[in-house]
Amino acid sequence: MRTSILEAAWQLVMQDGWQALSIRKIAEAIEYSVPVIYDHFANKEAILLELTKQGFQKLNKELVEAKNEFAGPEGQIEAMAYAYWRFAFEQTAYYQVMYGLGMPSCETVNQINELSTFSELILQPVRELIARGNHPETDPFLKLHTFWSMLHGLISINMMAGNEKKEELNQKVLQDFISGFISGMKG
Amino acid sequence: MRTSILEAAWQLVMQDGWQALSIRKIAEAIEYSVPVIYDHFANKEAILLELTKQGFQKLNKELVEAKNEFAGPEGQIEAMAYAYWRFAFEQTAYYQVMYGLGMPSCETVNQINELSTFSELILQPVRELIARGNHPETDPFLKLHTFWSMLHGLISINMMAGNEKKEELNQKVLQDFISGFISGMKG
DNA sequence: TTATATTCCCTAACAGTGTTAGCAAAGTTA
DNA sequence: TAACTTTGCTAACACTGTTAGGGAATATAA
Repeated sequence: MRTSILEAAWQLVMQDGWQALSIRKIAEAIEYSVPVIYDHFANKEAILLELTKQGFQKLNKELVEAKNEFAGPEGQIEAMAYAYWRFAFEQTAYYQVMYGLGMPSCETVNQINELSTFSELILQPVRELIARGNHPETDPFLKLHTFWSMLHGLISINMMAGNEKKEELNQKVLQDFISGFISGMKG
Repeated sequence: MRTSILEAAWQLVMQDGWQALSIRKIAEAIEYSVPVIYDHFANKEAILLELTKQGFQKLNKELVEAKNEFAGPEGQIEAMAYAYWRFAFEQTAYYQVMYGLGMPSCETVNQINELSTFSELILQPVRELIARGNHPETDPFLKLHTFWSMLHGLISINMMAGNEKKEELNQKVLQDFISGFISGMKG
């Protein structure tokens, strides 16, 4: 039941976007009455929270796979950046709910993203790169945060309405940033 | 009338956030009935659009002032970055509606932000810096976009729920990024 | 001055939202 | 058979954005 609610919700989101998602539509889709939904989820936000968790799991999977394709820190960082970018645009709905874009924000939802999976995965190659470079005193958290912010900013701006045509530019910006980021840590 | 509607709307937003803004509350605040609002604005989005425009005007003013305090491109870029950052956190409500954070997104609203004022202001010092540096073939649009994305990403992430304590870190990241950005263009 | 417009503003409703109280039927246990 | 638990429903509450239609006051025209 829980899963069929989540599946119905997800299908509705894929069809018409987050704005169109409502408890009544979910109820109709699973062919139950509205209060049944509330037997399995405290409220609408709890449903979004669950989908958000799914999103983070999927993103994490993509990042791990991308990382595992390379042995060295440069390759790993680059691959993860592209994987992150790809996830945002291939799984836009997930990215939106994960980062509160394009829908009423859910405070509890946003509390998850605490760097969470992302930081663990990327911190290690960043550390390695810094250690090998000419400025080993560099703060890896600082660099990690820069990396994540840049990625998220680029994606957010690219996702905004009216920016569809700039994807080309943004891809170049991404390339430029990644190479600059990596060479910047080497010193 | 138009202005008093906007003022009432703004006051409501400042009090209880974007989520709490409703046509009925605006009507109550200006002591008129609901349809009067629709004599002056096509719909709720039109009101948000107007407030968004106000936000961009204010931001632009801040950026111009910051820029005018310095003569050289380094100082100008740095000052504008800090002004942008300050605006986002001192005028959070404006920043949120301007960039569709923390509220139902309004597609028409987001179409404004096309870099708009920002690009004009920052492109010139970026060009100057590149021309003076060791890589004059560098694309200034690329750098401008990197700059803006980074700023926006940092701000977005900092604004997310649960990240209040990381402001310190993010300030450091901002400093680190600005200096890296400027020295990166010099070559 | 009277008749016609125009302007201004309201009540009431429509269609939708999240959420919940309370009830009825069905199944389970004693 | 009687009591209890589970399951699901109808109907409502309190909101949301939006609009149709009317009533009263004012301004214009005859």
